[in-house]
Amino acid sequence: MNYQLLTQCPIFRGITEKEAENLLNKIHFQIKSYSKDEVVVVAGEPVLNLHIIVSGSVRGEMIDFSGKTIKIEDIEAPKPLATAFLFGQENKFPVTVTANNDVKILGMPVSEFLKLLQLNTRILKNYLTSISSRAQFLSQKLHFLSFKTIKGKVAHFLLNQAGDTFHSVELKNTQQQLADLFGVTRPSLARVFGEMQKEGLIRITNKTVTLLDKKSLTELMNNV
Amino acid sequence: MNYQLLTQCPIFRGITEKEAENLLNKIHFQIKSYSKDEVVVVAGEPVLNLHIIVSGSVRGEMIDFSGKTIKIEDIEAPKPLATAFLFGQENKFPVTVTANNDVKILGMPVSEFLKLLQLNTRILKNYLTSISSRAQFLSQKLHFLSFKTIKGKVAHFLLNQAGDTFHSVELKNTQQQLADLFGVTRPSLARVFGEMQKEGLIRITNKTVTLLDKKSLTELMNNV
DNA sequence: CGAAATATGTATCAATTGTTACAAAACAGC
DNA sequence: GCTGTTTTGTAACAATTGATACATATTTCG
Repeated sequence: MNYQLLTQCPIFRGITEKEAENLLNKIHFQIKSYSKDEVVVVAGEPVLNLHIIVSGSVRGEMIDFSGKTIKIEDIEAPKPLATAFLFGQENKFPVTVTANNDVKILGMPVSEFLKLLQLNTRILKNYLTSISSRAQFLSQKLHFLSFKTIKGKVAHFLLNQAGDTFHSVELKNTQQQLADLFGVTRPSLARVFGEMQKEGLIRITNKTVTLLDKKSLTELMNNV
Repeated sequence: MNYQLLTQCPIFRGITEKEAENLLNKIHFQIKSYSKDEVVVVAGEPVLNLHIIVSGSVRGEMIDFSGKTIKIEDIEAPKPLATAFLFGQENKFPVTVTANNDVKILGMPVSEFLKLLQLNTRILKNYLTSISSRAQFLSQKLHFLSFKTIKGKVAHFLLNQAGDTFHSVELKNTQQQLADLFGVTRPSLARVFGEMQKEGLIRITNKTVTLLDKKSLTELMNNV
């Protein structure tokens, strides 16, 4: 068992290797191996164990009604799986998880994990921080989606990136990536960039966006 | 101190009055009183305490750039406040909280609350369930918003309400309320209802919606 | 440097939704 | 049952965005 890697897992952050070893000696768990493309869990299955990927990587996929699989995200070692679904009213896996390559996964029953949380304050704090951050992330994403127009989204994005002090933003993504982030098509985003430039709100030179009129930009955001 | 009321708080669910009293004797906390329209916390303030409303009710409000306040939600006794922001990377209040009437609020430092979580498995479970459920709620809401067209949203909503077994849904909200839920205007929703009826997907009689073609409805959902 | 690949700007047209307005229907209270 | 209020159905038009296509920049890499 590689305790060194485990301490890099968000849940064990700040725990020394020795501590981790001591703690895990008091707790029941098992390590399972999966080979490439083997299914780890099926969507809808109840979440009875905390899963932590010890080595390799997996992908989460949803299967829609027509049978098409849609990749949701990749998760790599040493990250935990579906931490937000260990507890809660509907503790079923939201996605089907499949091994990307040869994978080792630590499985720990919920009851054992609860013991662990009560044994060690640091781990408790880590876990609480982890699911709270997730809730905050989702909340922010929801807020972001509440902007109806593309201009509103762009304004919000740019103002967020720039913060209070700066007046220009260095884009680190292509327009296509931004468009995906905003949930719009690439030409639509380009059009909006063009319009905002014509209106004197921003100036785009290569990958740098200069915010010329922060006031008007904030007003754009409020037009829900 | 009314321990009976406290046991009705989600965090203390399943705890007897005596247990609650015993536990709280080991923990530091204070009860503060606020009068009507008094500000309890200001948005942006760090969340250092767990707040539980012991009596009365409060409202959460956001202040937008133009200075307008927008009511987000009402919270009544004996519910906790901003549980998802006690931990996490950005533990600041997302909203300004104001008393709706005379209010008593229990405040418990995070460090004391952590102790409480480690003292009692039931409370730990309750709290984990609470924030996990919130994350799940947000996740579902996000999924709901991912349907681009109004038809998709309506199809999802109706199929969800009906479940696997039923073929008709009793609407308990007005079109206006549904439209707000979907984030669209009322006439647009009415138009979509009309179109779906013309297409033979549903039949609307008063407040009852009969699903005539579940298959086509599920297909509508997949047109993201 | 030069060619191929990738990214961006732009145009046209279709589809969807919002806006506004008004009539018909359903409902509530007397 | 009648009247005023709320809810629902519908229409015409505007605004926004998506789809598609193609030209032009820009980057990458040999």
